[in-house]
Amino acid sequence: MTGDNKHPARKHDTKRATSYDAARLAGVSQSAVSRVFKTGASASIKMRERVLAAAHEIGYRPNAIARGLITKRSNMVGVVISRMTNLYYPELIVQLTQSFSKRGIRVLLFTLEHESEINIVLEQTLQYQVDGIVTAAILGPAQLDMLNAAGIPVLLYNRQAEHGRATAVCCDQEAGEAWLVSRLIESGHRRFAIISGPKDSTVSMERTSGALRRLSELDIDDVTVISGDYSYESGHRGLMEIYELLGGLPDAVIAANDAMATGCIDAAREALGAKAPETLSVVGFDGIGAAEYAAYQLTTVRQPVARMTHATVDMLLQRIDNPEIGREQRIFQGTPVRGRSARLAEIGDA
Amino acid sequence: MTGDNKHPARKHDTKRATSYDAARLAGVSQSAVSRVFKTGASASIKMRERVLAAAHEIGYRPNAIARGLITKRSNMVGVVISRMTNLYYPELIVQLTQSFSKRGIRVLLFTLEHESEINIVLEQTLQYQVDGIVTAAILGPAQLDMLNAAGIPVLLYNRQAEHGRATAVCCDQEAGEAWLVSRLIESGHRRFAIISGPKDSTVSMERTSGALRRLSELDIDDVTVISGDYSYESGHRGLMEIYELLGGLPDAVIAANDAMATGCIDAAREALGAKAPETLSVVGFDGIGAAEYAAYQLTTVRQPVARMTHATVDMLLQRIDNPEIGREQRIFQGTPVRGRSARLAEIGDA
DNA sequence: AGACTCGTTGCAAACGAATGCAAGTCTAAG
DNA sequence: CTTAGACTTGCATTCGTTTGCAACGAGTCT
Repeated sequence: MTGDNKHPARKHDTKRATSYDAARLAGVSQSAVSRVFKTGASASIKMRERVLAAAHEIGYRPNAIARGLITKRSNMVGVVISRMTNLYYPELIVQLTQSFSKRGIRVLLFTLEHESEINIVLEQTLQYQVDGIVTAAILGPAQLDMLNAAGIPVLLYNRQAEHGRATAVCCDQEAGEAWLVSRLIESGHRRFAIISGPKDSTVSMERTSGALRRLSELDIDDVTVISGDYSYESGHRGLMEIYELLGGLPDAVIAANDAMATGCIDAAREALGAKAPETLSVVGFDGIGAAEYAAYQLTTVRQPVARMTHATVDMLLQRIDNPEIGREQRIFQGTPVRGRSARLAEIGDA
Repeated sequence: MTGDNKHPARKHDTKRATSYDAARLAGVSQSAVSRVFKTGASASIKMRERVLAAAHEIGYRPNAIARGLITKRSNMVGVVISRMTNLYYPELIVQLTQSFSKRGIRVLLFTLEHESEINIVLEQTLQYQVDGIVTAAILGPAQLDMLNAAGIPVLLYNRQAEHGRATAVCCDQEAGEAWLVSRLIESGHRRFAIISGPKDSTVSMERTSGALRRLSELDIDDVTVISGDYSYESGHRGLMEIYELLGGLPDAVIAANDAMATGCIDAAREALGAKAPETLSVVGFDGIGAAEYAAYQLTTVRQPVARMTHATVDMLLQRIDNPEIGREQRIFQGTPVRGRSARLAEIGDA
């Protein structure tokens, strides 16, 4: 812009203070400074004070990048999230960031606009020398192999790799759906429709197949299944579609997540003049905040996000410290939420 | 654990491939490898191919950390978000991450559980040599000075520093509230109540004072103001509190954000048997997804998040490339959303 | 007093890549 | 055939830390 600048990408004119600067000012060696800033290293009180004073005076701050280079530990983990339409991820991100933060780990966040970006994103993540990766995106065997070859621990969140080929933390989608179905059946519902999530979502597949299996066990095999995309709007559209297909409403709609369930309830109320739970029972999954709004009070299964993120952080850190550790899957049971969007009998709760 | 391991924090046994490894295999110098991976550097096609092949064979990936050390550019920005109760931030995070990503910048995410953590978090951010910081947290003059001294560009999101002491991107909260108030008044509302956000939120302060100012201009000075915390529940509680204070319902409730507005609507419906907009008008602010749910259809002002994040990324990157550039504030006008939660006359729309 | 700890401190060699400089290669013009 | 010019390429230095090694000094025990 200015034109007369020979170095277009000019650095800050005030060079950042280094450990050498601090050392010179304190009259000690550079390694001494390093040791003062490393907890547990040997340094006399006197020196520590002198160095700290000098550091403060010139605004010295240890350079985590340089440290990472030599220690081969960046203290950063990559968090890769795929589709954000699912209202449930934001909460996850926040909780993860805070949990990692408490353990002294920083989070490098990546979001996928399209699933196809996964390879590029993974590549970038690795270039940044993250110590580990937690991902709630769809990872194929190819990606798993690549990460494995790179020797970097991965934790799959709500994704299972076939044959337990990876470490994972999941919510038991199938059991959750089974609970919902069981309650609905024992409360007299017979005609069911399912609004599943996107076809490429493993979570959606598990939920749908979990529901179908339980329905089948209870001798109900004629179920309408249509697919949405996890969004409120698609839940809305979904119910309309079901209504057309069936020429009327089913007894109950099982939505693959809460957002679609709310859309579904609103569609019933607005477009079809039906109310949940009186005319139609609607159940969701996830237990997002909006599910509790008085206007919905969803019957759903809440994922134990706090416990799951805690486990995620624990397991990943464990594997970072000890890469040789074997694989492990931790499956959490969701919490049934009775709610008021489905007509449930008073009996059994578990 | 194993006990016989002399180096407890053992590194990956498979050392990561370096540019030297790739160079040796390709029979070229290390600098050649470096040049191949730097776009725009001179390298013959033949060498490029050889190097790329070698790199692929041994799984070499440029080390972004090492690169950052020498170039003094980490290509990372820190994103600091304070309270996440505000349902509007998750969307922001995702959009920011994606915008930065498109410009080749990675996002290091920090979330504040308590405002008091800000100094520690800032310190950490700086240690990681981020090229810039965007923050939607509360920054005092002290923090601003410190970041300034460190020579790192900062962009305030929806926060203004006094005397324009920082670069910022904001939504015009006051103008938005003024629009809402004007519409309400011209539609016959006279008795108002306000549910503000947390007392330490500048956004809430601006919104509340914006509404009060406009009300005052229109000769309404007797307004009940109570404060919530941006959450759905606090909106619910807020309305109850107002009801008690007033011994009845006002004509309109102005909530400082959409989440509280929805809580408010539900409280009216559930606890007080009042409906919006028939018995009570309720307006919010932000334009979050849930605001459009059929059960609410909030009258609100939508923040132009996409344009704002775009501006955020642009301005920050600009300042990173040219630190000498002067300060700038960009104020965006929100989009009025007529909705159906307030009883508005048919007239004027702008 | 001598031998032996043990906690401090400095020296110097990494870590993995970028880059100015100079030498080398190739092409094309004279 | 010579030579200027434009590309390529390698050498060696640099970025800001950490850390093994060795030297040093002050106690402590005999």
